[in-house]
Amino acid sequence: MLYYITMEHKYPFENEIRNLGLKVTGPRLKILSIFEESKSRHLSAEDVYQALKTNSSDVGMATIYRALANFEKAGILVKSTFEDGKAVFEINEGKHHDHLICIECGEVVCFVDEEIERRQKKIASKRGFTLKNHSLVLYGSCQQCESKLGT
Amino acid sequence: MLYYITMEHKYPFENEIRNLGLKVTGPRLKILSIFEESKSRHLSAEDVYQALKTNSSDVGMATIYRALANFEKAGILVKSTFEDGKAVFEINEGKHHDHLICIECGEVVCFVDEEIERRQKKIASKRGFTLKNHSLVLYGSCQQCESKLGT
DNA sequence: TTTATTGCAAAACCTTTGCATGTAT
DNA sequence: ATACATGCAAAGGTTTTGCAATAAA
Repeated sequence: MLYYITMEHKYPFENEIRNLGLKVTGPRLKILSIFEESKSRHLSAEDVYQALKTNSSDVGMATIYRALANFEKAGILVKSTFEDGKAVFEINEGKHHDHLICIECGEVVCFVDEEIERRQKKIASKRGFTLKNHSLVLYGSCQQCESKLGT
Repeated sequence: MLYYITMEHKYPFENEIRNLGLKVTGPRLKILSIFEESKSRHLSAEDVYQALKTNSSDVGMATIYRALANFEKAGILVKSTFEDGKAVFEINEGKHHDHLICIECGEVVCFVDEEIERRQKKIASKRGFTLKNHSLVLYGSCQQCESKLGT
């Protein structure tokens, strides 16, 4: 791989990867670039796989799963598991948020509610728990889908 | 199956099953009785399978999954999917609640917070969504596990 | 050169389904 | 008698792993 010699800043995550003590490889750069270029913020392993295939830059599924797991551990990506059992990943922008999902069309909207965050901490500590993490997902139907349903 | 003739009220869910238009069968009664007798409120399909095996009342996994799905659809059980991808079921006591889980020992605590419930509705409607459902799980470590970790 | 990474195929998981057998009604 | 339920084994879908080939450092 010569990218890092000939075009130092083509790949924005190059330094991040290197800082993780991981080698800067084609598959890793490609996977991250999919997240940057994709219209949908939330991608499953399969989504990444298909996007790369479309790009005619095939990467094996095993590599994708391994890369996603690495990037998550390193904090470059954040993983969420929805009720269908599938995991989706998104770029970690540092701001924590939760998700609102349309059960009809799959649209995903992010939100943050400070009051909910506060109350979660309170609930945990009242029960003697040290809160490490949480998962809040709202399921409903978006305006469009709701009106279609009514028809 | 003679239970319903000879011992009408041995199985408390007999009527519920019948009211669903389902046949009152041994496996169905046994599965529900596991939920009643079990110390842990939340059981996975595997948990039920093992409990029945211990009881020397073996029931096939397929039957368990089918029964759990039926009971959920009918509102006798409530299903939750945690981040490990496993689904757990619990008896539906009518009161909605969320879960607080110890990531060390697996302890599950139920809670309800009306303010969080209200804000969820608000968040959804502000974005044009009709809220159907939600999943809130807090992950942390309980007092005991936290102090063990410190050691 | 040395060590990490990839890709493939196989396995691991949890869950669902087809089908012949068995059971409730 | 009839329709429904069961059990087994096979298949589904997602994710993980072993291992030989390959690429980064």
